[in-house]
Amino acid sequence: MPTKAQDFNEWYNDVVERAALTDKRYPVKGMNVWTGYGWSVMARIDGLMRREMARTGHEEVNFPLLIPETEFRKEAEHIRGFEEEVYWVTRAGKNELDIPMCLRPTSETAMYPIFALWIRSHADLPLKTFQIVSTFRYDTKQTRAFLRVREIHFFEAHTAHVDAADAERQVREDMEVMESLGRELCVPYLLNRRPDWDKFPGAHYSLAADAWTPGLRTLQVATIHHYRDNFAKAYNVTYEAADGSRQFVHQTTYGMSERLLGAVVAIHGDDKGVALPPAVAPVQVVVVPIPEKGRQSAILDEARRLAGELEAHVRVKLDDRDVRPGAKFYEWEAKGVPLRLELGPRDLADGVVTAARRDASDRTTIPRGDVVPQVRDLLLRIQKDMYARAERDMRAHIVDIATPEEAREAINRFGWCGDPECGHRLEQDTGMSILGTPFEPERFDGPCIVCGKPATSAAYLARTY
RNA sequence: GGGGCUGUGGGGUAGCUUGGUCCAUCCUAUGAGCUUUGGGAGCUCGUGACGGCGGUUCAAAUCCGCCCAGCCCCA
Repeated sequence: MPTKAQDFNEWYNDVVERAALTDKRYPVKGMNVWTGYGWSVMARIDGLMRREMARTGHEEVNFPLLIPETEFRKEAEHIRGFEEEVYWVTRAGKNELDIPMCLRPTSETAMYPIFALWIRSHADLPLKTFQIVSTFRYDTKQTRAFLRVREIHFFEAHTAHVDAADAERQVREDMEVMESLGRELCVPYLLNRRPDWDKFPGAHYSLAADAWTPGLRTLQVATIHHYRDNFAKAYNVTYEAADGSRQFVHQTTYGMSERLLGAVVAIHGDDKGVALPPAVAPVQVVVVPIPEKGRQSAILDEARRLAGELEAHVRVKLDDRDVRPGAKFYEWEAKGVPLRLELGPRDLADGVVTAARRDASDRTTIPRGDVVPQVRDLLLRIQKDMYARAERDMRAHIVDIATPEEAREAINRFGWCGDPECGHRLEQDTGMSILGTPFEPERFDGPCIVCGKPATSAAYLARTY
């Protein structure tokens, strides 16, 4: 089996399979089976999103999968952006459909005609909704579990506001939510404003969270779009203002997917397998008894007590299978369980348990009577340390470049005059993509890397997934 | 859209060129039992595959055709 350093791509495929996060044998390209374990991790991630949406006053909704072609075609730019990758349903039974329907590649065109009915006055605003559903995109590139799929497990928040400024406030709120999710998933990222040629089809502007992966590419893990009234005009989403006038709403969306899980795997996995942050690990602590001839039941009983004590505080699992301890160690490491507690004759004699962190290689002992608080503390530390290490790694891969020739497999920071011509030229010459300009403005003293005129901003360039 | 390649137990593979020595090799997985347990134990007995359909032939995993599925390259 290839190591992460030797061949990241092979390693990634192998590791998601060994951890049993997915079953790739489903015979349709880009559509894999969620296994019980993989789904339980994803469900935890979804759970974090639901918690954040509740906190910020969003309502969960669920719109139909099929969108009539007539609705889909109303926003011209949007169509152009997705035309090449939508699936069409054109027949039902033996009959051709009068109006073909597409499988949603995203749900703007399904939702907004209904938003037009829901929203009548300024009192109905802001409207803040989200849904977590499958979306479909006929991606033509090489597919890859969680990172590039054709059936996407998609979180999409859709909001409507009285004006651009209120929509802008929503964007800020989404950024806060993203910050909190990034911490819990231990996925640091750069927040970039995409160049105009790369914004979401139909958007006024697009922000993206770009994470750094050991595949030496960045991975877009979330997008936040400000639509202004572009879609409102196409779908006639209006409200009656306080002064009696009729106004178009301003809208935003916020999208994320199982790519977040892919990012966790890519960033934190190692040659032993995946490593899950405590916040999303279905099993946070696994208790492995180490039996001894003649004392099997005494040791197992004590392990049971230990797991029982922890149950009220953390997600704990007692592994009492009749398998040798070493085999269990390997298995739970592959699955990414953050903390392992071993309980054997030696521990019993010393009144301790042995703790092994997934994200480190050393073992420590914990006094038996102090287990609950120390385990909780350890999980918190693992959470923090995993984030910190990932962030250090990302920062270490940000490099300033002064000429296109210097661009390498990293996050290249450069000066840009902002002219699309220069941008396209740079992408062409390097074969990389411009991620855009940092949302929090970063000064860059120096000339544009292409034309030599004064740079108006720092920008980022990298290979992307 | 054009071109190329691949398909063998749950996973990974040998065999295919030159048909027979293959009721198909090895690793892994998996069931039962004994035994063992502080880093993937061992032993015994089991389980499990030639993508599908048709053709050539005395004989097909192997050759041919079509279909299905997957991969790669080009536009």
